[in-house]
Amino acid sequence: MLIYLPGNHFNIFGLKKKITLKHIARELEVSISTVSKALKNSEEIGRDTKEKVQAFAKLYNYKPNNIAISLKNKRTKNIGVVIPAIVHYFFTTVFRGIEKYANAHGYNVIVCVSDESFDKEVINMEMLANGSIDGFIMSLSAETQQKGDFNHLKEVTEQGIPLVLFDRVTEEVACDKVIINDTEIAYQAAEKLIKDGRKKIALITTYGYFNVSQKRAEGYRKALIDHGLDYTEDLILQLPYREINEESILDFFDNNQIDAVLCVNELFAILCMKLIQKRGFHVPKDISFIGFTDGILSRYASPALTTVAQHGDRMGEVAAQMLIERIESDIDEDEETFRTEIIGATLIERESTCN
Amino acid sequence: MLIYLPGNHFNIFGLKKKITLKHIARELEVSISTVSKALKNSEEIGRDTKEKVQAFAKLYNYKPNNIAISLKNKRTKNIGVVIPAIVHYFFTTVFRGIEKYANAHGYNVIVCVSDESFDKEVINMEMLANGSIDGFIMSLSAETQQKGDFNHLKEVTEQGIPLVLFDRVTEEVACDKVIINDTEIAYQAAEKLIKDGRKKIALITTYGYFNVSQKRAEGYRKALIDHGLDYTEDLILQLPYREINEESILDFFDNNQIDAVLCVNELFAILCMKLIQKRGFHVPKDISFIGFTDGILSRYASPALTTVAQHGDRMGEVAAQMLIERIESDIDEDEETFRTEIIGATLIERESTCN
DNA sequence: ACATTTCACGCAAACGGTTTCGTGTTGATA
DNA sequence: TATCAACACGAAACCGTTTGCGTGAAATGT
Repeated sequence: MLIYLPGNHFNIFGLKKKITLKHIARELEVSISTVSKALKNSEEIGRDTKEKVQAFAKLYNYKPNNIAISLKNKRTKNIGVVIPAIVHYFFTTVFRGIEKYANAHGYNVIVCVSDESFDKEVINMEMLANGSIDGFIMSLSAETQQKGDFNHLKEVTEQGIPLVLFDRVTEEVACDKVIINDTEIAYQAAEKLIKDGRKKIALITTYGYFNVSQKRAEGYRKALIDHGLDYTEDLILQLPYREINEESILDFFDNNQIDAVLCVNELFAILCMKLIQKRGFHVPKDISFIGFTDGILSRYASPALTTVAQHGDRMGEVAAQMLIERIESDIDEDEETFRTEIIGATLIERESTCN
Repeated sequence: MLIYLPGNHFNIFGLKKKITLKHIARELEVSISTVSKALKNSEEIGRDTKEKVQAFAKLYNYKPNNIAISLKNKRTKNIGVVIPAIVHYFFTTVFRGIEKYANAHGYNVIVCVSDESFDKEVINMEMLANGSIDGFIMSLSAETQQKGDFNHLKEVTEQGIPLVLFDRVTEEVACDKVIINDTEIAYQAAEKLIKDGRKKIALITTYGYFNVSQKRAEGYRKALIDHGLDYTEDLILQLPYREINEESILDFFDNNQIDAVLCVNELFAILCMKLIQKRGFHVPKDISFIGFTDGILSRYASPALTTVAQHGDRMGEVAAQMLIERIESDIDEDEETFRTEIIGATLIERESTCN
């Protein structure tokens, strides 16, 4: 039996265990509901009782149990974030944006990393969908995009759990989305290279069917064609995510007289730039580079990389805002009025292109 | 009234809402407890009933509600991670390790970013401590370290919530810890520079009282002294976290004939290396560099940076393992048998030092 | 002095599970 | 045929809160 005396609510283990309404009620010889109401300053409860209860609660640092409240309200105040990777500049900035907005609005964030795997994505979502979260923010794993299987997303939305997709999205799922204007910004980036007088502009992209890569490729293609340059598959190099064969890159550069490169991420750009420089070429004089993702690598590379800033922070904030609005809009499902928010990407010019 | 017919458990909103034990019980005209037991394959329940219940549950994709289970068992299967920053290579690798281990053991991870702020750290911990998580893994914010106020940590441990500190730890809190052998590895790094014949070895470190920086400085100092080199404050440059004044760095190099640099992080190293190279010096011929944190910058810099790998992944895994063991060891608090696990850091030699 | 408010509080259900214990029915046994 | 164990299931408590409603006592009105 615990005895609650001021300054002494250590139990036999020397622990100040969390106190519950029941404890307060027992100690003050009132009912649990009285305590609950007193703490909420209900008009139903008398002055004296309220003061007594509040003082006691304060003394013992009473804090309501989140889990119990979640069960009662069917609101966890948690949002689930499922992303393909965490050790990745773009995703961490998006996450930072999400966390910032969510926290400011009383929500916590549970992160699961799909590791680009379809199965992990499914498992993680199923775990979280059983009451742990009020909504999802996610970006599709590579495997999911390749597979084209979005049933796990559909199930979640059919259950009435709000979902916001960002960056790597799909049209097959009806939900809110946040993306950047990939095609346009890729067009602008390519156009900048063209205006700098470059004639053989390569595109270095990923393997597989990444939504964003495709859109960027489309912008690149359109820019070349619009400006009367030859668009040929020879100018496009696809690289795997891991275990990049440097030889193949050098071969690619050797076989085409490339004078500018647009890469769909910063890693490819930095890597190629380094190889090319070792080969004796000068950046940007001989070859200029533009990448995507204004990450830490872009800023500190030599030369600093001209790049497309995707504004991940902003993206995360917008995604969180859309999700939380959905969650809190009690008006039963604004039936099919899903929005797609477009974050304007911007080209940041640095040393890897001519001013 | 919902009617449960195969292939039709959509409600009036067109939503396949999650089904509960109560629904199954009502539909099958048995009690809730029977359903619960049947789904657990209890011996108490007859064959027919079990089959009937299980089939129904499968058909309607019944999954128990995590929140209800958490309330019952007083176990959330969530762990709280509080870190100073997320857009930061080292912390993301640690996080990856935590997430990997936790997920493999059925735990989810709630992340809160303290943003190097004491107040945010406190608020985040208080939010999570009210039942949302079973334990904490954290690394102290800069402000907390400066302030030296660890009451929020002590309160948590006094409540019986397990806590594991990593990297930025403090001796003032009794809990499990995971750190690297900072002093020794800094000693080894400095020693390597000395053995390469360097005479004027600088230390570039942070302002303020970072536990790890101090320990690294200590290793550096000891190496110099042990090898008969002059140890002088002139050789130490302290930089702020943000808004680094490049002039002051160049002044520092100009005023001392430095031929090697040990930096307490990779950013400082990359930055200084870049400045020095612009100044016309050759790395590593004129000046060699060693950094801490084997991040993406180190690998892709020119020249690639020799650096101390802190093995964040491993650190995260170990921290998660220690925490989960604590959580699941029902044996009431192995009173004061806290461990401090040391992850062996390793020096990775690359191009910024002579082979 | 009696009827009616008002006040201050407690009861109990609910959220969605788990689990202990009790009980009616059945079949076997003496 | 009376006894009893085995079987199959239900009732209820519990985790910690919230909240609608009921109720005894005091305060008010007539």
